[in-house]
Amino acid sequence: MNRERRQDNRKRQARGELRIAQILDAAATCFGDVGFAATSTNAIAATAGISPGSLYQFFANKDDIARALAKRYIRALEAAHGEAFADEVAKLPLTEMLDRIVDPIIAFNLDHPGFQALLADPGVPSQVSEAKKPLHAVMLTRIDAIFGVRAPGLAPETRRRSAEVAVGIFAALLRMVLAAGPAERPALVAELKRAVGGYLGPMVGEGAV
Amino acid sequence: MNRERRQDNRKRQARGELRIAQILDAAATCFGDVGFAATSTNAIAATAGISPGSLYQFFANKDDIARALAKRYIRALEAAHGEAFADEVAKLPLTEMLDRIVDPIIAFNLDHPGFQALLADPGVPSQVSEAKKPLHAVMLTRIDAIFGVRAPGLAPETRRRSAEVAVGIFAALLRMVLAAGPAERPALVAELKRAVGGYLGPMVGEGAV
Amino acid sequence: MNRERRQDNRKRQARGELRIAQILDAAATCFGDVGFAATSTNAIAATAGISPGSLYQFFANKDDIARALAKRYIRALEAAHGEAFADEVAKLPLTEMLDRIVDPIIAFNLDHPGFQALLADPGVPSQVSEAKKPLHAVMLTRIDAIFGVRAPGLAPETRRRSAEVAVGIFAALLRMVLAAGPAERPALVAELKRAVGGYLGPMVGEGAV
Amino acid sequence: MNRERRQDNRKRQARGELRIAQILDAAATCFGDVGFAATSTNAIAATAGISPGSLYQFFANKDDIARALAKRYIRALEAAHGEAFADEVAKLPLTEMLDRIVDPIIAFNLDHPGFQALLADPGVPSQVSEAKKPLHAVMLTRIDAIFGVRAPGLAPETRRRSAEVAVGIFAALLRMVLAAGPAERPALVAELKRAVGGYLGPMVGEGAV
DNA sequence: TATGAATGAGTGTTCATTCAT
DNA sequence: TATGAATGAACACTCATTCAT
Repeated sequence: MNRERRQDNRKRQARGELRIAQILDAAATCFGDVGFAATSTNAIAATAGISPGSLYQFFANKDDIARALAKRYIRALEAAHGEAFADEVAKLPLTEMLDRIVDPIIAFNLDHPGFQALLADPGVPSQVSEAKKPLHAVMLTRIDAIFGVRAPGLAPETRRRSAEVAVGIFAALLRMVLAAGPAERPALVAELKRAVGGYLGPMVGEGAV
Repeated sequence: MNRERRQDNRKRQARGELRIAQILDAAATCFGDVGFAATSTNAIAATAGISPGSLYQFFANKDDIARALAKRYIRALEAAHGEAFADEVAKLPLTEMLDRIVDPIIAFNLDHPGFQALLADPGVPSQVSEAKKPLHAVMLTRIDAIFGVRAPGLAPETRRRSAEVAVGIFAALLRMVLAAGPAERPALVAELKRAVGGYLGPMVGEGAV
Repeated sequence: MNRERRQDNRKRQARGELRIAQILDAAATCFGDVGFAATSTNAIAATAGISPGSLYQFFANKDDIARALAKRYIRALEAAHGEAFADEVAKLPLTEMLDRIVDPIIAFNLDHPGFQALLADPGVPSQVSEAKKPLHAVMLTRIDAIFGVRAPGLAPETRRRSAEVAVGIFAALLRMVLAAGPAERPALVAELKRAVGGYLGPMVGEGAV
Repeated sequence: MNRERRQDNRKRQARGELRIAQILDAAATCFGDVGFAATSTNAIAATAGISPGSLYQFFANKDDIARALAKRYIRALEAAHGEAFADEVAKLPLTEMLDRIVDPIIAFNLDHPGFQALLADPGVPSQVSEAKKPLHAVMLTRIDAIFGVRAPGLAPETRRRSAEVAVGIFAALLRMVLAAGPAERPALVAELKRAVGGYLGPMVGEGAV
């Protein structure tokens, strides 16, 4: 009986994980379609094929869903493209580095439609979902790591601010890229790289490190 | 009596104009505080100190308010800083040009809190208020004019795309600037200029034209 | 000065009459277009080319306008087609009598689009505008007069009830006639006559009196 | 557990059905009291003893409620008095036929106060709720069936028009009957039959078929 | 655990009427 | 007399969340 219960637990947990995954998938779809604010929890439930009440068995509220989704994105990002941010990459010539960093993220976003919706938009100061912070923080950290490798002399304050700015530019242009049709996408991605490269270049140098 | 009536009309019209101004001020405040979507018409009315119904004496709907506010911003911008976009300015060395263009817009935004809320955000493609287009268009036109002076050889398609990207960068960083406290603002403005300059530089050259 | 004032009064009154006519015309148009309930007082004012406030200089409320319009219709009906209800007509053979009565009313309605909107609809018991009663009463009286000539022996109660029913039939079919396109109208008018004639015939006889 | 859940579902569904019935009852009451247009969804909710939001758990909008109510009426009518429209009835002498058809409908209407409110009123052409069409269509079909049995030679166009007219007469007088107090009702019902009979008689004959 | 019914304050908007001028 | 701004309750409908089962 002991074993049975443990098995039950495992099954239940497995079922729970499944449900959670289901919900997060649904949320990602909705967020990607209409953004976080315009997505209703009922829409998420419907997309997930469950009842609104069930949502709240796993998540305390709408924000909680976003938070979990962000966490999942962070994990997925680290798992799939973590190496892209290894020191080795940070040492490449700037344009090469950007290729190695940007291309996978674009690809990831095309696969994971909700990502950009969970990136903090700079304006709209107050009342913006708490949930947008972690993803933003990850992006920040990554840029910061690059500074650590390529411009270790930068004052911490400057470094932080520049990272914020770089993330801001990246987030804005990422959205443009994703909003664009597939035909215009490559050209926009190139511009994105030029923009980020143009901003970072003077600080981190163009060449290999 | 004829004169009296004319006076009456003028007075009433003046009162109307005043109310409209009042409402637009209130809208600007609200939009600046929480953004366009999260601003309720009742909130605008309350902020303006009038009843919900009175709003609709002057505006057909929420979008109409935004549209009118955008128009007002466009006029104010042209009135106050029109010269900033004269050819003469476009011919200055890049950093000087940016100073002449960016600083007044920042100042304008500090004075007019709703401005950035009426700048189209790139993502969230559909369902975005029509009202956000004109302000975006004005910004685009301005960048385009600079390209016309400094990089007339650019292919039209490239030119349009680059203008869009430049506006996107500018809008994102503008929001960061406005969200920041007064202490950090100057540094952020400098970064904004560096970012836009870094993007435009390769296309329009650093020196005077 | 005495005379002047009297003249002033007359002028003013004339102007007032004009305004009233204007308003009633506008109301007739609106009522004819969308019915009494769906017509807003603002719409009437706009159609009349005056301000909402001015409406209330002449009419206490929406119902009052309907009441006045009904009165006007009654006068116009009496003026234009009063003879149709003379005893002479009532004495004609039934079908002839109906031609003489119905055709002018149809014509009148085509000219005066609001008429049928001010005819009481039987159902929707409570809260129906008081204003719909007078027109209804006039119609009643007319049918009653016919009974007086052609079926003087009818018990008063029966007579009243039958008149109500006849008006009910007429009102319903009148609306169908007016709602129909011009092509189908004549056939519908014929049916209207057949229906009313079919109902009245047994009571008033088919032949001349 | 499987069985339990099935039971749960059944219970819940039963509760849902109950609520739907409750809401439709409330709507019928309100429609009967003040008509469709003048009935507010909040009034329906209040009459049903539920919150405004709950309405929309079961119905997409106000029209949807009317539609469902109309459907219910059609089903109830068919269930309870379907035989009234059997061929057999259509073949009876006219007055008998009318008794067999009209009396049950009157009874039905006294039981179901909203019915007549969902019968299309001829005038007020546009903007009338879609929901009023089905009930009207059912009435039309029934009259049409009678024509099919008793006057099969009628030209289709004439047949349709005559059916429309008959329904128009019936609807108008039905409302009068329902609006009348119980004392006057029988006499009015008799008049209704006389009116419809008087209209149909010449087309379908007075005797048995 | 899962359901879906229930909630109720909130949304943008309308409208008959009043009011200051 | 005429204006048009002002009102505020009402409308149809939404949505994050809770509750009974």
